[in-house]
Amino acid sequence: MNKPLILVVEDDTAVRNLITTTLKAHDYRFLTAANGESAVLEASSHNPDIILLDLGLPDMDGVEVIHKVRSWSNLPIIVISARSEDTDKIEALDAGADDYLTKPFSVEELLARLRVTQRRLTALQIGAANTEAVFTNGKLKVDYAAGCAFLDGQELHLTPSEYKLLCLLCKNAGKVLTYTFITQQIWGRSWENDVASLRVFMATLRKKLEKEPGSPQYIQTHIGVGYRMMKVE
Amino acid sequence: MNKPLILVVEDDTAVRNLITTTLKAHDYRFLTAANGESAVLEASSHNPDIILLDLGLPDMDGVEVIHKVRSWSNLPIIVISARSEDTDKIEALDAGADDYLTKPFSVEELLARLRVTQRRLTALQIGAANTEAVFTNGKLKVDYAAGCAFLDGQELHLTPSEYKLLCLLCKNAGKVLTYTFITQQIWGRSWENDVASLRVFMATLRKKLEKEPGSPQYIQTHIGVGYRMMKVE
DNA sequence: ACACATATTAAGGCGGTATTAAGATGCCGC
DNA sequence: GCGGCATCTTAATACCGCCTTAATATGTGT
Repeated sequence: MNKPLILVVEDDTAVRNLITTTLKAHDYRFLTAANGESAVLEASSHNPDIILLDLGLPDMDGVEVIHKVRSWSNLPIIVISARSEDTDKIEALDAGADDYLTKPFSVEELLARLRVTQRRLTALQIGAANTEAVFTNGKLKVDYAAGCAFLDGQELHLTPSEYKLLCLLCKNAGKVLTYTFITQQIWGRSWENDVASLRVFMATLRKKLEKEPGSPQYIQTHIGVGYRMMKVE
Repeated sequence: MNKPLILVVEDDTAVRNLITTTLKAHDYRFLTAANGESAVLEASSHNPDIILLDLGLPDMDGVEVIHKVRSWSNLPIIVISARSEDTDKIEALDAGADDYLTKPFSVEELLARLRVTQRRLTALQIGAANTEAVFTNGKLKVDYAAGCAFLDGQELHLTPSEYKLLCLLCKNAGKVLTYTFITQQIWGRSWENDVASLRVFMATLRKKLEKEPGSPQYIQTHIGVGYRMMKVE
C-alpha cells in the first residue's frame, strides 16, 4: 500500500504541528482541519485513510463530526481528547470512533495505534475469511501482500482504483457485488456519478485482463445489480 | 450474529470474576484461562470471537501469548494490563493487539471497546462469504448470497426478472402463489398486462430449468390461481 | 365440440450498459 | 512554485439485451 493519508482535526496549532511533524517523519501523508465543518468537508473530498480527531472543536462537538462522517463512510476514526471522563469515551466510541486517546498522549503510543489501524486496513483488503495472501483463478493471480496482479505470469499495470476493484471482486469471488457495495468499499460513498465511474473502471480493467472484453471470462455483469468474479477452472 | 464468545485471560481471580459477571450481565458468552498456556489452548480449541488478555501472567509474558495466537489467527485481542508504560503498550500493540486498556479500568469503557470490536467484526461479515443462504431442491440450487442459480451443477443464465421469480417460488416452496401476489412482489403492482408478462417469464424460466417443459417437474401450474414450486426428492 | 385458460413464439421499443474521448484533478520531480 | 505525467471524473454516444405486447397455438374442463 502507498503512504496512508491521515486527516488531522485539531484547533490547537501547537498540538497540530506536533502531530503533523511526527506523521511526516514516519512517512505518512496528511491533511489538516481546524474545525468541525472543514473536517467533514476534507473527509468527504479527499477520502483519507484515517482521521485523527480532537473532540474540543470551536464550531461543533467532535461527536457530531463522527456522526456526520459515519453517515456515509466507515473509515477509521481515532479520537484524541483532553476529556478523560468515561462518559466522554463511551459516547465517542458508541458514536462510531475506533479508538480513544486522552491528552496528554505519548507520540509513540499514537504511532503504535496508527499501525494497529493500518494493519486492520490491509487485513481488510486481504479478506477475513481466506487468509491466503495470493488469490489464484485460472490464469489470474493477485498477490495481496505485494499489491500486484498477474495474468498468465505477466504483471498487469493497474491503477490504484483498478487494483482495489479487482481485489474486491477476487476476495468475494463467486458472489454478485452490488454497485452500491462496490462504490462504498472503494470510495466510501455511493453517489449516482460513482456508478458511472465504476463502469469506466470496469471497462479499463476488463480491457487489461479479458482476452475478449466483449464476452468476459472473469468478470460477469449482472444487469440491474452489479458484477461478479467467475470461478474459472 | 449470536452472542459473541469472549476468552478472558486473567490470573487474578477477583478481576476475572468482575469481568465475567459483567460479560454475563451484558449477554456475552465467555471462557476463562488463568495462564498463558491454557489461554493459547482455549483460543485454538474453542475459536472465540474476542480475547481479553491480561499481560501479567504467571507462566509466560502476555506478549508471547499474542505472538502465538497471531501465528494462526487474527481474531481481535484487547489487552488489559496494570503496566501503564508507553513501551509496554507499544510492544503489545505491535505484537498484534487491537486495543490496550490500563488497570484500573472502567467497566463501562471496556464494554464500549468491546462494542467497537464487535461492530468491526460484523462489518467484515458483510463483505465476507459467510452467509450460507442456499436453497436446494432436487438438482436445483439457488445461492441467494451469490445471486445465482444452478441446475445439476451447471449455472443457469437468468435475467433479473427470471431470477426474482425463481427466488420468490423457492422461498415459498410448497405453497401456491397467486398471480397477483407474484406480480406485486416483482413489479410492486398488479395490472392485467403483468399477468401476461408473468406467463412469458414462466415459459422462459421453465425452458431453462425443466427438462421437459411440457410436464414440469419443479414449477406446477394451478389453473385459475397461480404457480407453485414442488418439493422434489 | 365449444369456451376458457394457459403456453408459446416473435417483434419492437426501451432502458441499462459499454465504450470512447475530452476535461479536471492530483501528484511528482525539478 | 511550476510543468508534465498519470489518474480520475464527466459527458456523450453506440450498442446490446431485456421487457413488453400481441398474435397464435395448445391444453383443459364442461
